[in-house]
Amino acid sequence: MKLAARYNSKETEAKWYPHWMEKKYFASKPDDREAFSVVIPPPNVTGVLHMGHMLNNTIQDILIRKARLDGKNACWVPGTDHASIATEAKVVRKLRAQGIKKGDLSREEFLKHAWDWTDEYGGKILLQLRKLGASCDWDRTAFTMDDTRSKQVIQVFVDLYNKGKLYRGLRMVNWDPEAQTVLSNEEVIHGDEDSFLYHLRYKIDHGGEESLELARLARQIKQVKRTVASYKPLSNGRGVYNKSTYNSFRNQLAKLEKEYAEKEAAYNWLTIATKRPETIMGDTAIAVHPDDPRYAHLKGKRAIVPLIGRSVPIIFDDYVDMEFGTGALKVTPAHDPNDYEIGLRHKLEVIDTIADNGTLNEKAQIHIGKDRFEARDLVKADLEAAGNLVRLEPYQSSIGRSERTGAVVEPKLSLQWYVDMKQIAAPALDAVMTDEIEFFPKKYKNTYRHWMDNIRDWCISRQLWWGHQIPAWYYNGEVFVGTTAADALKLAQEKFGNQVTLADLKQDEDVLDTWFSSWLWPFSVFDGLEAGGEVDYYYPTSVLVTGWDIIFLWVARMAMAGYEWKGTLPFKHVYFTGMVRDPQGRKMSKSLGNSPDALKLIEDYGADGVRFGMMSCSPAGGDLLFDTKLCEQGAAFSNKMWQALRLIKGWEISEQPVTEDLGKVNALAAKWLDQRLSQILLETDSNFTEYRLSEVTMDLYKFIFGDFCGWYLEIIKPPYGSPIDRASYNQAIEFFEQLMTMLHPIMPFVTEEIWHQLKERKDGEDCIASQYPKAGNIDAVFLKNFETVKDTISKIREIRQKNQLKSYEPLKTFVQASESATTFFEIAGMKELLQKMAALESLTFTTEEPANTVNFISGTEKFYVELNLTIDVEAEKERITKELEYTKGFLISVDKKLSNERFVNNAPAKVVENERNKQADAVAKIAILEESLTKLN
RNA sequence: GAGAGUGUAGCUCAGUUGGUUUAGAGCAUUACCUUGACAGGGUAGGGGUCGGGGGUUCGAAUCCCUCCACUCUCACCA
Repeated sequence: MKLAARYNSKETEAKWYPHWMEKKYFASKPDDREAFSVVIPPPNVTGVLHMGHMLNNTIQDILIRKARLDGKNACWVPGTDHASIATEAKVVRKLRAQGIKKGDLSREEFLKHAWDWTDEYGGKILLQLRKLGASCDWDRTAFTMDDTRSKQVIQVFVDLYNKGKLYRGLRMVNWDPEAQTVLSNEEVIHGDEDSFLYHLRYKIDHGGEESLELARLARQIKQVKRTVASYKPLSNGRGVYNKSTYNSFRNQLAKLEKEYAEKEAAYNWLTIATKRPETIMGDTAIAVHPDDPRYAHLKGKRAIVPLIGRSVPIIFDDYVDMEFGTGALKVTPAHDPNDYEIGLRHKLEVIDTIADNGTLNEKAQIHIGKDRFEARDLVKADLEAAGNLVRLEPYQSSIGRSERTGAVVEPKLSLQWYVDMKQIAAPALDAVMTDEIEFFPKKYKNTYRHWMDNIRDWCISRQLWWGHQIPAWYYNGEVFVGTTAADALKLAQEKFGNQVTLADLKQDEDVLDTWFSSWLWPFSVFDGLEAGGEVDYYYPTSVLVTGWDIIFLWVARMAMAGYEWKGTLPFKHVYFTGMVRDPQGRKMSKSLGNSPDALKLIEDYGADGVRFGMMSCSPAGGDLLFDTKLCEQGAAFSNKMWQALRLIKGWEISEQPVTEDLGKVNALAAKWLDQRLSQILLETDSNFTEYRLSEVTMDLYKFIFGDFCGWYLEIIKPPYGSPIDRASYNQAIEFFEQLMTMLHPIMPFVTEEIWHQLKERKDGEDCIASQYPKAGNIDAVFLKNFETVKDTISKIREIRQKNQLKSYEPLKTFVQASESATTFFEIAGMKELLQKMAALESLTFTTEEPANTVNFISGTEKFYVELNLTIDVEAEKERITKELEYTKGFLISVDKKLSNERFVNNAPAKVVENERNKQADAVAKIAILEESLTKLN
């Protein structure tokens, strides 16, 4: 069978995924092997695959495939979450486009639409993951709102409530007026935005009491005014008119009027600064600092809220910052968390002037029904007209927006359900601090601890319909929590008697936060809230792979849930991936349009190419600057391996050893590659342990490209038109096979294809189900010798290039006779290998310097290359001098160490010995170089 | 404001408890080669006083101090 000239990723990928599925390689059932389980971070059920998913899931697939090759029982559970806010928003938008308002529908009708939507778009993302090669156990696909998961969510709520770790409370919450629901702190994104600080003056209410000083000034002004008037020139032009006297009275009057204005302002007005003038209608106090001398005289006074004329107390509270703004603060307890606290301290009235949809309500008295931002402009204009707007100061401040809808979050006072986090956080914190749960990279431990130390209660109710409806029923002002309405009824009857019926109970309208389902994921996917069954085998899961951006939203909460219900950790390792960024380091975003289409990438470069591209630039936990060029490199790599396959498969095989020399060369090459393979396996092993996957990827890339294709195959490649012996051929196939298994986790498709092309395979023999090779012993001396011969080959090639000789033109070479040279070339096949790879006509031992040669040193051996052209003596001298200088400098640094007694005494013997070897080598090398130089002179 | 992290070649990054050459890789770049697996190739080369300064040590990219630059997280003063 003839192999295609180029590797075709599309054909291959279309072939192998269905094959793996058919063979059920992804499916896992508990058995006596060690379990390796991973749960997918559930994407939104209606989401589409983006770069973040690709990175995250490629990593999980690599870990799962590696575990499978290591003989573990690998189980990767896929699934999606219902994404309460996002999905409901999408459904509402779709209905609106059809002219249907959510408010016109019953809860049941709306949910019907939502499920239709979910069925239509749901799970698309999971199909896209298959394109990437994700080897999930699809039979286990879970959804946060399916029956199994829902049952556990409800049970957990009831359990927490009964344990007193869940409560309903009135709090200032983050309200999203667009989605019309509350958000947890973690769902609010803060960012600096330009706005204004409005300086507004409030009239002070003195309760009719007059200022004596002002009254005195007023009288004075009146008097002076009269005087000024009397000094007016007479109309007939003959009256008394002393200009200088007149002017002095005029000045006096101006001064008095100014003084009056100032005193009057200070006495009658108080200026505050605010970002939100539209909330003044909810003001119930003005606060100043108790130690502020500017306002000390206002004790016990009241102020009048502009536009609506409400009289509010002027209060004194430490919270106020004297330095900021005017040092006076309007207090609006309904619309600011800090103001609410002040309100509690001073028993202030709470006047909520903003409706759930962000418009002003009737309590605002003015501009009712106008949106809060429109109202801001209207109120500003009103204040300006009324003379209350003193100044407008440009100001940058942090604004919180909803993560899902982008709407500016409105602080709002409301009754919500909370999890008492302090009661459940402790074991989850300890686990991470003691590395029972290990974070990769470690630095996230700090972030985690900081959040856990300052943990706040978790608001879990959402004013939505799409989600798990809260299992709480109300009757007669009391709440009854149970898994079913019947349970709740029983509780109600215990309290109020049997006359209470199901119809009397009213279930809480709200649903639970989506994260309240996902925090159970590591065991809920195994239906494992209760012990027994599969959960005992798969839980705790082996590793969680996720982005650091959801460390609080998800990771920390899963840890808490794990300890709360399973009594132990949910995962042993957490590997945090970085964010995918564009080559300029910017976040991928829809608005920037810098996010490549994930499926298009797979289309263009193949899943293997994309996987390689993502992994090669993905430092453990660091952000990755994604460039499609890397995928190109991945695709090229697939082709490179394909070409190597074509090479080997193109060889004619001889059942007889071809020549003795070639047999020795091939055996030597095989021994070397085997040793190198062991080295790579050891490195790869430790890199996998530390999740340094980009290093695993690059090590294999370099090894296959360089050592395998560049050296090994070139060495064993038979001369043009000649066959290769059977043993060497089989050996090459075996190496190739091992390499495919090693690379399989990273590039599953191309490796599976080549693995099958290498040999005839029986049914059930597949790369995905093969065994990961194990490292053998490493002979360091041998490897060093092989490096020397490679170095010699390179140096001869360099000489060819410098002297413009063809790479295949045979050269006569000599090696300086020495004991070490003899030993070196006694290694079977070494001489023949050198001759073949450097295209030598001859290699002869010599004691004299042969005529017409240039020389070089490799290791400690001196080589001569005969050139049939005049040697540029000056150039040679320069080259040797340069090398001599370097070696001398090197020797000096080594000598320095060795002549230092403290080094010799304190450093480990191994280090000292190594330095002595370096010294000896350098001395020998210098001698050789100097000799050459002398001869040239 | 509090905390954390980063700074090594043109770019992206390794450098695994301080000692394997006077610091490595990939990409990019330069020169040359290339009818025989592969131009998505081969061979060879150039390129870094490891952010600056100081200290500890026989020895520092690595540990400590300090300064500079950038990034992130949390909390926010109206």
